[in-house]
Amino acid sequence: MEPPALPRRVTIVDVAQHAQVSTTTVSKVLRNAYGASPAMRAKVQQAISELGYRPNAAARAMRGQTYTLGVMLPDLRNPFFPEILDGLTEALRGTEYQVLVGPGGCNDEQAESHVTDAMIDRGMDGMILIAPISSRSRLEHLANRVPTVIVGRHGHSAAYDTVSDDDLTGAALVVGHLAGLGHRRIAHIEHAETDPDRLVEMPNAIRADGYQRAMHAHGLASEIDIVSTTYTQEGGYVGARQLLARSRRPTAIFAGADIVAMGVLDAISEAGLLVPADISVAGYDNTTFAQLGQISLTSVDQAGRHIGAETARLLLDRIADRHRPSAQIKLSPTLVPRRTTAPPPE
Amino acid sequence: MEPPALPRRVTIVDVAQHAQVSTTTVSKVLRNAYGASPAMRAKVQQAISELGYRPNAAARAMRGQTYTLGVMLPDLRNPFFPEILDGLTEALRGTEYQVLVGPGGCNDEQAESHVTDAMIDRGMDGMILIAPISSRSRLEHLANRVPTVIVGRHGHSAAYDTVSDDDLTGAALVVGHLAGLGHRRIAHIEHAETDPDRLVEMPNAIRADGYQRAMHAHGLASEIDIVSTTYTQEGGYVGARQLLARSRRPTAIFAGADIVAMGVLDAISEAGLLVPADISVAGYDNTTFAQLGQISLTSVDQAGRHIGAETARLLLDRIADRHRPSAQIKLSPTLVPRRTTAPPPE
DNA sequence: CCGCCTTTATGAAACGTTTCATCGAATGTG
DNA sequence: CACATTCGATGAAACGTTTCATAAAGGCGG
Repeated sequence: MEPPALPRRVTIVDVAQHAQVSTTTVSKVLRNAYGASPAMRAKVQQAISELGYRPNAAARAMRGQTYTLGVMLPDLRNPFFPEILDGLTEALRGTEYQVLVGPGGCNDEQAESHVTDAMIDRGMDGMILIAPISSRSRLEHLANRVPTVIVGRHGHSAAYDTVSDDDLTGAALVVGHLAGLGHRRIAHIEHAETDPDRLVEMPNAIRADGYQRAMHAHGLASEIDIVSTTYTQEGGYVGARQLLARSRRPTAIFAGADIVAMGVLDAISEAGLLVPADISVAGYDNTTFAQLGQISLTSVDQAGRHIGAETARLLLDRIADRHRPSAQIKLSPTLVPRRTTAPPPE
Repeated sequence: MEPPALPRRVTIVDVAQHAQVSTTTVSKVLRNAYGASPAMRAKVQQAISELGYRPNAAARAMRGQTYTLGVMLPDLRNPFFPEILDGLTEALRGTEYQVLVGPGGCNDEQAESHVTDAMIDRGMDGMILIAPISSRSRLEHLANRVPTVIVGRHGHSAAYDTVSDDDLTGAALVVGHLAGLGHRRIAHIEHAETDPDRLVEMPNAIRADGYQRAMHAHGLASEIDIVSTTYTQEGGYVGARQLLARSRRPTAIFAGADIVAMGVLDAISEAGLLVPADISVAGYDNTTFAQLGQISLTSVDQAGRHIGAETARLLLDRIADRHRPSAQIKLSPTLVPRRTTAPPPE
C-alpha cells in the first residue's frame, strides 16, 4: 500500500547525460549564462523538458542564488498588506523569483527577529520587511548580509532601500478634509510609541505628527486632542470612549488606522450617537473594511499595489548591484471620502 | 563606504575547531542525536553560543531536513486563514520548525501548482495546503514526495491527511437557526462548481449540499432556492439582487461565506430594505467582518486555531513516520447568532 | 601557413551539512 | 585475565548545484 519508493529526483547530472553534454553546460543554460551555443541550448532545453527536470533550490543556495525572496509580514490580519503583496508578485511575474512570506508576530520584536534570522538561514536572495519594529541597528545588520527593502517605515540608511507612504501628507489630507467640512474639534487616536528610533520612523508616529502640524496650519492648534492607545479595534474602542467622555466632545475623530476606526464606530453607536450626523470618523489605509458598503469609512488610500511594485523593482536592482547607493521612495496617498464624514452638527 | 566585506558566516567547521571536536560531533549535538556524551555536548553548546553559530538551512536541505514547513494560502484576504496560521505557529512554538507561507493565487490552479512546486524545490519538510483547488491526482502526486496535510477539503486519500470542518453540519446549523426563528423561504448563495472532483470535496459544494439536506429535514424542500455565483463580495451582491427580484422574495439568505454576506448586505440596503426586520442574513466563517459591531453578522465559526493546531500535530506525526496510515480529522462548527437574523416580518 | 585570440565545452573543486563505516576505549562476561 | 560487546568519537563520502581553471576548436591577421 505504500507509495512505490519514489523515483529519485531528476538532477542536473541526469539532464547532462541525456543531452550528452557536461553539467556545466546545463548549468549555463539554466541560468542563461554566457558560453553556450544555440545548438547546445536547444539540446539541453529539450532534455530538461523531456525529463521534467527542476533545479533543486537547496543545492543552488549552496553556491549561487535561491531565487527566493522573503517577505516579513507583521500581521496577516491587516488587510492593507495583501495589497502590497499583490503588487510584489505581479511585478515579479515572469521572473524566476518566488516570494515566501514569514509571519512575524504582531508587535513582537523577538518574533520578528526570529523570522528574519530564519530567512537568512534559508539563503533568501533578498528580504522585504514590512513595517518592521526592530531597532535601526538590527535592520542595518540584516541589510548588510542580504539585500533588503524596508516598507512603511521612514528614516534613511545607506544599508537598505525604503519605500513608504507620505504619512505626513496623509494626515494633512484628513485634517484638511474635516476642517473643510467645518470641523474644529478634531481629535486623533494614535498608537503609543516610546522608543526614540521608532518615534521618528514609524508611520503611526508620523501620522500623529502630521495631525498636529495640520491642526496648526489650519489655526486649530488649541483644539489638538490626542489619545494614545494602540492600532487595534480594542484600542479604537477605548480611545473613543475617552474622547466621548470629554466635557467638550470632539465633532470628528481621526483614527490612525481603519481597524482603529472600527472600534471607534462601535463605541459611538454604543453611546447612542449617529455617524456622521453627530460625529464624523475617518480612518487610514483604505482597507477592505472601509470599502464595505455597510461601513463606508472615509479613509486614506496608500496605493499598496504601487508600493509593492516599487519594492520589487528596488530589490531586484539591489540584488543585481549590492553596492549601488540606497534609494528612498515616498509615495503620495490620496483621500477617499465616504459616508462617515460630514459637516459637524448645527 | 561599502560594508566592510562581511566576515564569512560561521560554519560547523568553525564550531568544531573552536570546541576541539569533529564536525560529526557538532552535528550530533545540533540534532540531539544519539552518540554524544554530556561533556561533549556542553563543550559544543558553548562553542556554538560563543561564535553565534546558526546552521545553514540550505546545506542541511542537501542531506537532511530543512526544518521548514510550507503553507499554501490561496487568498491572503480571507480573514479566516490567519486563524489557522495562528493555531499552526502556536502549536509549532518550541519546535525548530519555521513556517513559510506561499501565496497561491485565488482560484488560479496554475498559480497554485507553481507555488507548491516551488515549495518542493526548496526542500520543505512538509506542506500544508489550505483549501487547494488542484485535482485529486495532483494532490496525491505532491503528497507522495512531501508529507502533506490538506486543510478544508473533504475527501480521503491514503497519500495525505486531512483536517476539515464539518460543513454539512455547519449548513444545517444555519438552516436550523433560521427555521427555528420561523423562516420558511430560506435561500442560499453558493460558489459555482463544475469540476466533478471538487463538487464532492470542496467546502462550498458541501455547504450547498448541507443546505438542501437541512431544508428537506425541516420539511422545506419546496422552498429550496439556490443562486450560483462566486464566493466574493461581488458574487454576494449579484446573487442577492437576483433573490430580491423574485416574485416571492426570500425572508432569509444564507450566504456560503461571510464575504458573500457583505455583498448581500450591500444589495439589501441598496434596495431600501432593513436587516433583520425585512430580511435575515447569515454568513459562514465567523470572520473579522462578522464580528465588527457595525455589521454583527450571524455566522458559523470553524475554530480556525483548533484546525491549525490539529494540522501541525498531524504533519509532525507524518514527518516522523511517512508510512503511518492517513488520518482524517473533522471538527464541528458552532453557530454564532448575531444581529442580522431575527424572525421573519409579520 | 603560423601564431594569437575568441568562442565553446569540460572536469574538478567548492559550498555546509548529515551519514556511513571505522576505530579506539571503556565496560561487562566467562 | 582474555575476549566480546557497547559506547563515544571521528574521517570521509555524499547531496546537487555553480564556478574556476583549463583545453580544444575555430577565426583572423600577418
